[in-house]
Amino acid sequence: MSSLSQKGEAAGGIQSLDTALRVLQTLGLAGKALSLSELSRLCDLPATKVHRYLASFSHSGLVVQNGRSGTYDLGQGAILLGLAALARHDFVNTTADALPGLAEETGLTALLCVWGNSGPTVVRWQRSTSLMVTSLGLGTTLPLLTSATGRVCLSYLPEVVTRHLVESELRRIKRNPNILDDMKASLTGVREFAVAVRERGFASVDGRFIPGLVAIAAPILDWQEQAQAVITLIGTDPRTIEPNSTAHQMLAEFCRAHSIVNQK
Amino acid sequence: MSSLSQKGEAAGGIQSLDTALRVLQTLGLAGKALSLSELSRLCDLPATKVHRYLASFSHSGLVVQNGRSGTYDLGQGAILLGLAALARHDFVNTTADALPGLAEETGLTALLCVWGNSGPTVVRWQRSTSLMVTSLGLGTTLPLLTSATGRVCLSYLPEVVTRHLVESELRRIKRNPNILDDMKASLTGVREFAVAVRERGFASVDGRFIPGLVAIAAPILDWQEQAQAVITLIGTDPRTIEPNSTAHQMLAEFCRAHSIVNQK
DNA sequence: AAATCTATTGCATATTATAAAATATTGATC
DNA sequence: GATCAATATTTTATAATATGCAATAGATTT
Repeated sequence: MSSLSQKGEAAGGIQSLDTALRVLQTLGLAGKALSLSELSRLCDLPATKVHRYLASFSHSGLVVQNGRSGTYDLGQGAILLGLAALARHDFVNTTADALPGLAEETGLTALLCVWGNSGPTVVRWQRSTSLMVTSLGLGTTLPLLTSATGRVCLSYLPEVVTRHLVESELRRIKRNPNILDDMKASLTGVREFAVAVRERGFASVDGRFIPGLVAIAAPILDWQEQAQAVITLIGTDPRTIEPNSTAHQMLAEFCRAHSIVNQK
Repeated sequence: MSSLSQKGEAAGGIQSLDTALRVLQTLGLAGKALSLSELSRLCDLPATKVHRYLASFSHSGLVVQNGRSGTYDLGQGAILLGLAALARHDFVNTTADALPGLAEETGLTALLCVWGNSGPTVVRWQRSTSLMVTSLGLGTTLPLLTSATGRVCLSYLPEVVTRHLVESELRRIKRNPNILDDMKASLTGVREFAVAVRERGFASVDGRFIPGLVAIAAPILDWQEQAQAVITLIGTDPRTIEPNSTAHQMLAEFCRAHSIVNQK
C-alpha cells in the first residue's frame, strides 16, 4: 500500500531502476562473467526479468555478452564510465570534506597529508574544539622517523621512494642517538619497524618527540596497497593512542571508508 | 501499436532503463558535474523524470549529488564499477603486476594509462625515488598533444577516437601558439607527427611542458596494432629520454613482452 | 524583502514492466 | 546422427508503476 514502506532508505527513485542497478552491481562484484541463470540466482530475481535488464545494459555498452557461452560481463562502457568518474574525482578534496567530521567525532585535531618531495606534507588540517598550540601549517613537512604520519609513509610506500629521506634522517639521528628510542637507528631497523606497522595498520607516537602531544596515523590505501594519503589524529591525552581506543576505531573506519578499494 | 516498430536496433530491453542509461552516459560524457536542468536539457527529457532517475542512481552510488550546489556527478560506485570492468581485462592485471619492477629497474616513475573519454587516464602508477608530481595521481587525464602519453595515444588509436580532443586542444593552443613548438598546430601537423611516432615506436617530451620533467611513452598493442594501454616513464634527467638509453630499451622490452599476451 | 530560478514532492492516469508459459537454441548422451 | 536436457529468448495478458502536470520548498539575486 504505502509507497515508502518497502525500504526506509530508498526514497524518490524508480523501483525497476533500483533493482536493475542491483543486478549491475552484482555482476561487478562477481569478478567474472556470469550466465543468466547464475546472475538471476545471485540477485534472487526471475531470469526473464534479469534478461530484460541485461538487454538494456547491452544497448548502452555497460554489459557485453560473450558470443559462444552466452555469459554476460561488464563491457567497455563500464570502463569508460569508471574512467570518467575517476578523472574528475579529486580524492584529496573528498577526503578533506570529511575531515571536520572526524575531528569533531574524536575531539582531536585531524591532519590530511600526502607524500611530497621532502616527505609527508600537510595539505589539510582540522583543529578540534580543544585548542592546541600548533606549528603545523599547510605545507609543513613532517619527519619520517619521528612522527606518526611519517612512520605510516615509511610502511606503506615503496622503499625506493623513502630511502633517500630515511638515510638523511638516520644521519641526523646518529648525532643525537637518544632521540629515537623505540626503533633501531639503521636501515634494517627501519624495515623491521615498517613490518610491525603494516601488521597493526597504524602508527603512533607518544609525547617523547613533541612533549605533551600524542598522535596516531593510518593510511588511505589505493589498490596497490600503497598510501595515497595519511590521516593523523593529534591530541594531548596519552590514552587516545592506546590500541582499541575509540579514536583508533574511528580513524580505522575513516580510512577504510575513503580507500578506493573498499567495496561491499 | 506494435511494440517493436519504434527502433529497429533496440530489441528486447526496457525502455525506462534505456533512457535512464542514456542519462547516465550523458553525465559521463559531460566531463563535469551538471545541474538537473542542464542534464535534462542535454538529454531532452523532462526534469522531473531525470530527477527520479538520478535518485535511483544515487541510491546505488553511481551518482552523487554535491551538497551545496545540488549538481550531480559520477560517484564512487562508478569508479568501482569501472575498476571492476578494467580488472576483467587480463592485460591490465598482468601489466600492472609488472609495473613496480619496471619502475625499480629504471629508477623512474612508471605510469599505466588507458584511453578514457577525456583522454589518456592514469590507471596505475608506480613512483620511484624522490620524484613526486603532486598533480599526478590515479585518474589524472593527460593532454593529447603535450604529453608523451598523449602523443602515443594520438599515434596508435583511430583518428575518430581522438579527433574530438585533438581539435579542442588545438583550439586551446592557437591562443598560446608558442607552447607547442615541436609540432605543427594543425590537424595535418598532428597526422605527420603521428606517423613519425609510429616509425620510432615511442614518443617523448622534454622539460618544455612541465619544467624539469621528462617522459617517454610507448604503447601496448593489441592484435590490430592499436594501443590498449600506454606505459610512460617519467624522470628528471634529460638523458633518459635520449634514444638508445637504457630506460628506452627497458620500456621497449616491457611493452613488447606485454603486447603479445591476451585473448583466450 | 520580493522575485526568480531551480530542485523536489504528490497524485491521477495510462503507459510499461512484469510473470508465466511457449519457443528457440545450445550442449550432451546414446 | 538423433534425442534429450538445460539454458536463453520471445510472446502475451494483466496490473503494477513510471509518468507528467502542478504545487511546494529552497536558494540566490535584485
